Amino acid sequence: MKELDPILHSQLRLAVMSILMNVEEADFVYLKEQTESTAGNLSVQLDKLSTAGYITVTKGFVGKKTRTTCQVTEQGRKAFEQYVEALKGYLNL
Amino acid sequence: MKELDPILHSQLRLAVMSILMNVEEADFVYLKEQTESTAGNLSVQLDKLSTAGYITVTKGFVGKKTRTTCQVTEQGRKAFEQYVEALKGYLNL
DNA sequence: AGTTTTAGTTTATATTTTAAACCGCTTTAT
DNA sequence: ATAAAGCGGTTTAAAATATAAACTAAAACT
Repeated sequence: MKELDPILHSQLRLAVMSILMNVEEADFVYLKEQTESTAGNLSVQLDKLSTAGYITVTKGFVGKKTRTTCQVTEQGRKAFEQYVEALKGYLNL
Repeated sequence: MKELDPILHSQLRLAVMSILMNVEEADFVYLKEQTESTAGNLSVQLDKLSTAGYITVTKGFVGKKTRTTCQVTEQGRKAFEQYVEALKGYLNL
């Protein structure tokens, strides 16, 4: 049994990665809505994904409002795919 | 995005359930070997699965030695299957 | 008899998760 | 112009989890 990447084995971080895998970028507000998470929790988990090098977080502006957008990195994409493979060993798929 | 059953969303507990889904029963020592976990961690996690009603834990003897065997319950089987379905939504399978 | 091993449990510590409080800025209402 | 309310987050602190270390009790070996 392969070990499951602990950075990805978290409901919220996995949900974020799952979304980012299918879209070229997504902002904080969108991720918050889609994942139905609190802002605090999301903020912390984005940090972890970012620190792990799985996503990049960019802060910009739209008019006067701040906008935080996230993208999955190549490393993150790879890690996600490996996680899925590892998980299959547990789910009997 | 469905929520992932927190009792199952734990590497060790998921590994245990995964094994028990494919076998009618397994003992403590076997689970420990297969999952490569420490006895302490396994003991705690079996307790949680048992408290959740996902497995039954039976203490018996083989000759003079104690033997702790585990079986998945119908409830556990169901929960596992639902967990797998929920997870598919995250993995894009 | 004494030591080691086996089969676990309990307790303590480290890590993670989560929510609550907070901060800076903008918009709206007074 | 000033106060109050909202938006987009971050920081903090509390609760839950995971893990390892220490311990217990019985069996097996020397």
